[in-house]
This record gives sequence, structure tokens and C-alpha cells, in this order.
Amino acid sequence: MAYYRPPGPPPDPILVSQLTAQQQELRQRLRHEPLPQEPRLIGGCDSSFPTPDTILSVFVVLEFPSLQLVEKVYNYGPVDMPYVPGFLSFREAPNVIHAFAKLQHKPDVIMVDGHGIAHPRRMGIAAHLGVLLDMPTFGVAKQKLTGKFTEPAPEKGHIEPLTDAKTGELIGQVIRSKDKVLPLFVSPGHRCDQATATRLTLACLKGYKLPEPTRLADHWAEEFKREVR
DNA sequence: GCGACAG
DNA sequence: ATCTTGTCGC
Repeated sequence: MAYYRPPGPPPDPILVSQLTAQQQELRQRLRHEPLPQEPRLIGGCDSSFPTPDTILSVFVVLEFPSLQLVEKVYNYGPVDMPYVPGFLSFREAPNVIHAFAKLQHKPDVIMVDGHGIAHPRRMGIAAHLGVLLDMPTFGVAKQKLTGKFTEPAPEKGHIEPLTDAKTGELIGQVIRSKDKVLPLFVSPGHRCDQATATRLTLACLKGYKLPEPTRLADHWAEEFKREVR
């Protein structure tokens, strides 16, 4: 089980095996189900790196379905873990959780910037955060990590399944969120199902490629970054 | 054996 | 993710 390694220090195989074991434990607590009720508040989170060893995570909360911003917070701290494909959550989740703790208004569901179960071991950062926060979550990623799919039609609204190339299992949906722009990869995280993840993603589109929770989290991550520099 | 690889 | 100018298409 070897992973691609971007430029930088080589990942310690022992560390990788320990992280894999941790993902397995968290995976046992994963649950996929529809939301108990229609959300009143939806959260969005994203992280940026002001410097190579510091991380700034943002959490925004929007009213649903009006999509009006009701709160935005961030947490800034050091980062120890390097980025290793498949283990992104161990690098970003700790700081994202600290940001979540600062929220005055807790959301009913969280849209995470990254994959849910559309992951080699079905434990993308959205699933990982969902279990640790014990909150409904789903992921919206801009790039594929694993799985196969056929290109959705170029018009907004077209959807294609993202499946495990080996088992054929449905692990997400590829959605064209805007005419002629690269599609989004949506998958459930924890306490959420595919239909809900896709429905909420579509309901949060406002003419841009990215749905509002992620788009605003992205925006404020950039804004707060200048603030800490 | 050769690709592919979230943020 | 981050570093960066000009450029293509609607």
C-alpha cells in the first residue's frame, strides 16, 4: 500500500500504518442516513497556510435556505503533519475543530472542503470531521482522489456517479455546478447520505462554481490570512 | 510494470 | 495548499 509522495521529506511507513489504523477505528463509527430534519443552519470550512508550518482554518455558518452569512470564525496555529494523499485530515482536522469550537451558532450540517467517503478507505476529511465532531457532514471536492466516472454533460445540473473502480460501489457523485466549468465531487461524510449531500450542494449554488458555504469559507480564509501576516 | 494521488 | 502574468472564451 504505497502512496504518491509530493516533493519533500519521505513519509515514514510506520507513521502511515498507524494513521491507517486510526482511520479504521474512526470508520467503524461512520453512519450514513438522511438528516433528521431540514437544516436551518449550514456550515462551511476551509484551511489555508499563511506559512509552510502554520495553518489557518475558517468556519462559516449560513442560514438555510436563504444562504445569508450569520457567523464566521477562524483559528490559527502550527502544523506538524506533512501533506500525504489519503491522510489530509490528520494535517487539517485538529485546527478545523478548534475553529468549530469558537462558533456561537452551531450548524445542523457541515459542508467540508474535501472528500467524504470518496476516499481509498472511505475516510476523507469530511467523514473524519463528522465522526470527531459527531455532526452531520458531507464533502465537496474540486479534484478527484479515487474512483472512476464519466464526464457529466457541460450544462449546469448534470450528474454522473463516482464509483470504486474495483468494486463498482457508489462512493460519490460528480456534479456540474456551472456551465462549462470543471465538475465538483460530492460524497457523504457522517450522519448524512448521498441524496442529502447532493441536494444540499445544489441548493447552495448561487451562480458560481462553488456552493456558498465553501465559497465563503474560501473567501474568508484568504481575508483572515492577510490579517495574521 | 506503469499510472494516480483531496488540500 | 502555495508560488505567479498573461491570456483564452463567453
